[in-house]
Amino acid sequence: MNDPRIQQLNRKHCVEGQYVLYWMQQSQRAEDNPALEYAIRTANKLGLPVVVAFGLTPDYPDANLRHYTFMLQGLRDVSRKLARRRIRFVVQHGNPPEVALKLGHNAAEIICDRGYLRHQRRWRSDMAGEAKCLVEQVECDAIVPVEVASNKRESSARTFRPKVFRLQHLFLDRPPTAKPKVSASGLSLNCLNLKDEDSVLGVPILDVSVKPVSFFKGGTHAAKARLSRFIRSRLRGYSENRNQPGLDYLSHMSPYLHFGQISPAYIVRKIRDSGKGTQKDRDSYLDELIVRRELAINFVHYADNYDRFDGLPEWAQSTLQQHRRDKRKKIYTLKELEDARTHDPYWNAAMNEMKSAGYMHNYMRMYWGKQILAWSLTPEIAFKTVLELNNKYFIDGRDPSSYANVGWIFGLHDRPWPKREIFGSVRSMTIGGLKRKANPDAYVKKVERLLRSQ
DNA sequence: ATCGGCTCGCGCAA
DNA sequence: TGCGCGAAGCCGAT
Repeated sequence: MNDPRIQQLNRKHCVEGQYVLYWMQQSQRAEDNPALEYAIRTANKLGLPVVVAFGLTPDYPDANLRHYTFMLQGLRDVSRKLARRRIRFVVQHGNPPEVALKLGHNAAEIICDRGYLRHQRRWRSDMAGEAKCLVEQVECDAIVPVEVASNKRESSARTFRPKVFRLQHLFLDRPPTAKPKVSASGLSLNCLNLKDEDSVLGVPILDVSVKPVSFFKGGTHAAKARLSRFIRSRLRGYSENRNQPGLDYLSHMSPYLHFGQISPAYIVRKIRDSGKGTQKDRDSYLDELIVRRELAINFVHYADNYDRFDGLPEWAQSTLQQHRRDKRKKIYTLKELEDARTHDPYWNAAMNEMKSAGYMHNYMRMYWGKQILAWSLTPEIAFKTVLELNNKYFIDGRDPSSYANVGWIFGLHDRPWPKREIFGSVRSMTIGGLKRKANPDAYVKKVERLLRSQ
């Protein structure tokens, strides 16, 4: 049986080479990584060593020092873990597909992992087109490979849920580990010294406008520790409390998932087998991890314009257009928003949490975005503002989930609701609703504590 | 505190 | 063709 997670990206063959190359880019982890284990098995079959390579580009779209610092912490974990397994790891500065091609020049075969955003797809197809040897891609990011789950853009979680739920069981097992049979120690390959932060990140064009955060430490080790803590103390009551922004019923897995530092299948197994919380708690968490996360992947995969206003559903675009001239009570500039200087203390707290933690409580993300729609001159400007702030400050920004979450503010994967000013039939959220359903004053206190501790 | 109405497109049953 | 239903909506009536 062919594994649908493995795809050939070109029609070339294995060639004479010194090693099998695993070009690691999206899934930055040395365990629970199907591409890595597949590369080792392939190398063993060919009687060759395996080399793992990572291309570090200083101008990754929308990335700044906050993201790079988190990523570097994770790469150090990868480096340690691979060294313990006696697998060669090479990190080089450069455009990732070019790094892969350069190292791939001496490879018998290239294996890569999978990413869904426009540039990630282009990187892989460019590389596969130019490589002299066979290139195979292994799904390590989605649990159910995107085209196996559905062959089209899904309109909502309701239509996607049964499809992904039916198939997930086929893809949840831990990938069998393999031991490399041939050592790569004789190969002479340049590698950045990951311990030397200045030489790795001190590249002039790297955007240093946003500071690293202390709230999150990157890497597989930190991710697993955080997950255990969540399961131990916050899974029970999750379903009831997750929309209370003053509380901390969150797993905080999304930054780690964004960089591939933890495997989604690993999280599913841990939650499922934990015996903690009620069935409802576990189901509600897994619905977010599996259905919502993979619906976002479905969206960016099938909608070429996933990062634009015209990628929204027709009904949402037209209702927002019909209300584009509605009177706004307030209109804030990007600068005023970014400085958290609005009349709304709850909104300001959310903006401050975003800036200093690199994170925002899920419920507040919705409220925060809906208010930007209400306070912008046009829905298109609001869309740009929400996306820009999202990608600049969130460690988990620039992810398929970011684009789906931003879209949701403007009606994506949602249904119409009674017409209101500005929003039309897009779902609105108000300060009254926030006070009614949540305890925003507790949230403001939480953020104040966070700011003091910085 | 809880309930119904608001509104559109999808997928399924008929 | 009809019908039920949907990630966290709002508001006003009871």
